[in-house]
Amino acid sequence: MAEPAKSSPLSELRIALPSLPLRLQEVGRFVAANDYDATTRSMRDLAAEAGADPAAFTRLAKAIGYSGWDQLRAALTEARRPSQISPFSGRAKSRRHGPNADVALVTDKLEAEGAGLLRIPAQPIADAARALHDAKRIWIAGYRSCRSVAELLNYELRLFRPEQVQLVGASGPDDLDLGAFRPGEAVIVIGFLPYTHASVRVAQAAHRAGTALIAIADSLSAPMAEGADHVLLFEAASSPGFFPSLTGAIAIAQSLAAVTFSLGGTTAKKRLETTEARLAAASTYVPEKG
Amino acid sequence: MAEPAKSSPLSELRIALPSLPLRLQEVGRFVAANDYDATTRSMRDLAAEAGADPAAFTRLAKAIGYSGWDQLRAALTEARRPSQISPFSGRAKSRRHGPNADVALVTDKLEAEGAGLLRIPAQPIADAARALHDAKRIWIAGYRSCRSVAELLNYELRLFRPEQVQLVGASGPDDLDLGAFRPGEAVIVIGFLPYTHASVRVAQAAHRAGTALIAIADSLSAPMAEGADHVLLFEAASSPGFFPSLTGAIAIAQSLAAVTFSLGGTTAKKRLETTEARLAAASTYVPEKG
DNA sequence: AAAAGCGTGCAACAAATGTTTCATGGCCGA
DNA sequence: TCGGCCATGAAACATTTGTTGCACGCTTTT
Repeated sequence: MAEPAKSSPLSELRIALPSLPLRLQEVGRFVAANDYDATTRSMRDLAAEAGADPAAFTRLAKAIGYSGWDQLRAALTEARRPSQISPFSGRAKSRRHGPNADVALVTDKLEAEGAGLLRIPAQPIADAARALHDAKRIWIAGYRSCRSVAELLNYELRLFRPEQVQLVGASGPDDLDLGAFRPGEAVIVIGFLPYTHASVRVAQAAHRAGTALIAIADSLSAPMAEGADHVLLFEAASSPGFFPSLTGAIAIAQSLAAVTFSLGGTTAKKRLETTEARLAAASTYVPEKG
Repeated sequence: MAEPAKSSPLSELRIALPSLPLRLQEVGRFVAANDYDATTRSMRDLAAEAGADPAAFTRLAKAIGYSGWDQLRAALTEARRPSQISPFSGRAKSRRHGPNADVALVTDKLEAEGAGLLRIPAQPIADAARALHDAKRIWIAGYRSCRSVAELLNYELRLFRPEQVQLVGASGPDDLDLGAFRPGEAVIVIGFLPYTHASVRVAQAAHRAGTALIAIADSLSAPMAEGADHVLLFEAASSPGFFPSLTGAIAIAQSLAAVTFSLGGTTAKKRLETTEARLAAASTYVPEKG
């Protein structure tokens, strides 16, 4: 007898299936087809939906080598558990050596980050942009490596809403700004693991002040996401390498700015044109060659 | 306050969290961080692992508007259920107008940028990283929206080469730094159309001083790419929207830092560990929950 | 200082869970 | 046809589940 692929409880089930009594086959097929429900709902519930006897589930479990349904379900649950590091299995890629190791690292990284961008939920960004659009004033906070994201967002938003956008801590200690938060304003906090105290303090102050709080973070359970009206998720750890990835955060920030601008309509457009004209007049830019 | 995203039970939880009693906050955080276990394991089990009273879970559920833990868990379970339709087909680019126009804009943008990343040539990045590795000192320059890229690069490189990396213009007028360029050093300039005078001046000064010049730009014919030893190209205009995209530049910057770090070997690793230890000692970060 | 309110842990409760036992009915070999 | 075997459903079982009432301790209020 060939050794069966014992990796997943589901394959054990599938392999043992044909040699089982008729009724147990039915139940087994049902479990295989509805394994999510199998892990979350009760035996009796499943029995009712499958049109079978509850006892059949216990018997099925024992028939394929488990001590009972509880144990089978536990195995299914573990098999289904979302991996904590990377959602996709491609990470197992063996470390390449040789002269091209560096190039391989780069391509892997870029590939992973490109894929990570596609997994960013879009709806929350659109919602958050509307909140920004409605805000009388916008504060932006980000520390350490997230500072770059904060500054980019600050820069782009100020292009068309110059008087209403401000970086937290730009003109003095953070605390001065924290006390200035008011209802009707919006506060954007950017951060990922490990979270800085400063960013959490900003989020808490924003929440207390009754502002619309937007968190750009790597996890729903990030401390600065607590109490946030909008949480925009990206994958900081999605790519190989040693530093958390900011590509997703930047992409979110730029999308946010783009949609907010779009919501601003002709007013925003006019402001942007004014700003650009001023920059050009100051000859900030190198003139394009005709 | 803006419309809270009430879609998922997790967001409801997050929003209500700050206004909850201390103990319930603990439990709520635990649930948010372990939502998979919350759907699969029993209340008492979770309580034991969270070090809390089982009753707290029931109370948490009631506090955020559910009739009991059972109902909250059911909601979490449904929210987690793998969607019957394919996960990414929702990313259809059909609607260009109407209520979903904003969402469409975001998805299009993310898609385009994700694709843009894959088109970034990897070899020049690896080469540039080697130049950085050999440099006695590294200068980084970026203006306007590129400032964020420059600062990120500065931040990450300083994590493992603190004394040798410096942002141009960080400690006074740019010109002081321009005069300090020396052979054997490396200068990174980031910029895209329209190009700022400042960045071009940095590039020229670097070239004159005989440093290794690395340009991160959107075109081979960018003025700061003239005379550059390494040109790292990305697509600034690849995505819809009104602002040039910085996602590619960020990805390049991070890859550059990663490879440079990798070239640094154990020395770089030790430095990074030292830096991280210092940051942790200064309690910059919020401690991870056990 | 006393009282009122609230948050919290403990313990008892009823309901629901997984399991086992038992009786039934069909199947095959003698 | 009979007798043993096994699959199957129903009911009874001990456990475990989610829930609730109660008492203790803390803070705030009068």
